Amino acid sequence: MDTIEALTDSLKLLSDKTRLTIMALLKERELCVCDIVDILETTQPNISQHLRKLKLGGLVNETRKSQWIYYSLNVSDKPYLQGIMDQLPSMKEKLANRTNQSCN
Amino acid sequence: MDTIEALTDSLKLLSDKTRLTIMALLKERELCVCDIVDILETTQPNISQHLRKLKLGGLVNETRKSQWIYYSLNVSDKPYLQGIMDQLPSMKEKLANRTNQSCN
DNA sequence: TGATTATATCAGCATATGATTATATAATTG
DNA sequence: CAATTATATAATCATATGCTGATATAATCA
Repeated sequence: MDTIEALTDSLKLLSDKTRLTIMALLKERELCVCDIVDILETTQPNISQHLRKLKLGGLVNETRKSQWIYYSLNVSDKPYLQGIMDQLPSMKEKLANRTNQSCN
Repeated sequence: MDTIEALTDSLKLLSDKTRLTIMALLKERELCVCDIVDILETTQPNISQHLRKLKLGGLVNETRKSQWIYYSLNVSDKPYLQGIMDQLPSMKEKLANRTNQSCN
């Protein structure tokens, strides 16, 4: 696949509000699926499917820790995305103001 | 509009193969619509509509020069896109190997 | 082992998006 | 002014995409 097509594939992954917000959240720290569901106030299948796309696109890693699956950023080998990652706003507040801390 | 939504809007514009190729072409030099139609071998309305989106998104400028409308990059004020713009492959060959030079 | 919790997958739906054909507008030129 | 060339817009269609509800899988724990 040529460079431009590969680039559009990466950019497609980032050009969705939910996925880009997930990337912003993971910039703070690794999170499990239920963390993200809780913070973004959407359904679990929705987040699961977005995470699958990000994983297939090589933008995130997953690690199982007993019953939880933690996702983390995997962008260090994509320097051309650095500018975008840097532009993402801080999600510290979102991570702090959790209502449902059931998931940890 | 919040930062993330603004960012996704920019990224949506770049996450289409035709539009990203147009951006790569314009990185070489400004071009008129018929240049781009000729190089990308698609229809004129198709290119026109992509250019309109890029213009509305503030990624390109247009200038009329008598009957031709020239488009040029307008990304210097978006440093977070620099990494992507740098990643675009050279289009020098595409610009040189024009079959139909009717449009100039 | 049965219940619970965390996550993934599937099917369906509604909307968004890119491409095409047809048509309109605008500038140029004979 | 009529014909031509360059570009834009509109209508339509097919496909892609995101979200939801239902269900499956996997791990934990009583």
